[in-house]
Amino acid sequence: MGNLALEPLDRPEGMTTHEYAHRRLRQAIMVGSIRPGESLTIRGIAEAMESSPTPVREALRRLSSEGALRVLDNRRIMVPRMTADRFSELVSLRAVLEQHAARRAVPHITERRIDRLEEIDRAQDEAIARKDNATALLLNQEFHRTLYTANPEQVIMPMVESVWLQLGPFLGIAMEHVAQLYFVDRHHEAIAALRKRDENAVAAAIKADISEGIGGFERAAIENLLRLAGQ
Amino acid sequence: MGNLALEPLDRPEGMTTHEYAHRRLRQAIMVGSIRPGESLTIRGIAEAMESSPTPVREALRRLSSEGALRVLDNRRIMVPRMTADRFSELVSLRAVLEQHAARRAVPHITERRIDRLEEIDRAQDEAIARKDNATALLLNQEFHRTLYTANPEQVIMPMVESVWLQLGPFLGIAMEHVAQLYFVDRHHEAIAALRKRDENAVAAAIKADISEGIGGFERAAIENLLRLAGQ
DNA sequence: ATCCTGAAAATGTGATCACAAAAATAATTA
DNA sequence: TAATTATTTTTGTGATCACATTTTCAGGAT
Repeated sequence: MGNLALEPLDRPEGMTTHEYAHRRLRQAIMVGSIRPGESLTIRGIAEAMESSPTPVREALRRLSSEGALRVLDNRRIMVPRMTADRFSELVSLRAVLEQHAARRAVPHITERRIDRLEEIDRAQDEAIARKDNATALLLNQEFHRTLYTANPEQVIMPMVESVWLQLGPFLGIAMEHVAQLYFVDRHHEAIAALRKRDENAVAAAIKADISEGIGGFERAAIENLLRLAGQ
Repeated sequence: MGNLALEPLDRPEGMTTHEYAHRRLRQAIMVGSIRPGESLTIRGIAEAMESSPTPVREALRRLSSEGALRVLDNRRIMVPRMTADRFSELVSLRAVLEQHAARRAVPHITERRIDRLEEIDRAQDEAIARKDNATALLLNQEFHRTLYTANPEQVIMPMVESVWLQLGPFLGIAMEHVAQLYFVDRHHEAIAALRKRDENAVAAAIKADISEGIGGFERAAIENLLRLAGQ
């Protein structure tokens, strides 16, 4: 198991070991630094982060419940392989889920939060300008998360994150084989709609952002990319 | 922790202990036989099913990732309390999610599977007729699951099940305080639409089934029910 | 060379133990 | 009697160990 993939992370005081392991693995998967098909061993991870099998196993179980990992019949654990079909399924689900999340957020949004969204968007534009894909990706996620969590009753966010998590490994592949991820940015449109509290317009902007962004990959391009990556 | 709530379950050969614990707890929560707010202890559960803390902890972690359980700051684990707001959020999410799942299933549906759906629906009608709420509930879930899993690429089903799981405890309360759960049955309508491969009609039937079924509870009724149950 | 076979190493699983934190109970004080 | 403190019990957590299964690999047979 590549130790490079598992970069150490800040560990706030009081955080349990299994929680730390979960966050670290999650992050690695989310940004696509673990190869799909690569199988993870409990002991390997435990050693890599200087702990023991017990908490690592708990972290892996959680991640498999979140769809980030798959448990094989051999009981071996791996990052699921991406297919064109699965990709299409994930993207369409993402669109539906996030449109809904956006709609339900609108009644709770404050001007204060919209300002914060603008700020995040500016930072993302800067990251894109200096071709810092990883940061741009993270800021894009933060934009969406900041919007949806305006709704205080959170049942959707974990599912949205689950979809992101499942899409992560593909992004890793894409970043490797495509020189520059091109970001579509319908965020300005979303912000304008938010200022007017126009649910339909917000939902439309989010839908466009997704379907022209990650959803913009043509099926043929996906298959090509996956073939190149040896999936 | 009430041992009554944890009825023994079939344990197929080769099933691991943590998997068995997960299924058993999941089932108990799904049908609402564990009180919201009731806190679960690892050792208590381990003793109740004659195993040890390790696998039980793994099961609990999975269930908390599935939204079925909540981990408090004390690290105590409990079934989350229901509120009117959360309920509304869950029901609207359920409608969106399942409409989408139904749409994506239509292209893959076979006559054979539609026959099976009819059969399940008949069985459910019988269960309703003899006022067997628990069985009717389970058969209703099986109807929906059988429809959605026509799509071979399954990324939505775990999320649908997560919503069911989160609604489960409320159903337990409802069954206790309402003499008879009244089931709305738009299944015939869905089946007819499926025969015609009419995606929009299928989605409409599912939406109606949900919003007139569990979604039919008025907000005032919910609040009343929750107050009665001491939530 | 290719396929089989058996030994060795690696791996997942679950029980047990020690430790620290939290909760419950008993004892003490105002 | 009520509030506070001290003690005991309960509980979550994580490391370690033993066992069974799987994987890996070396050596031999066809």
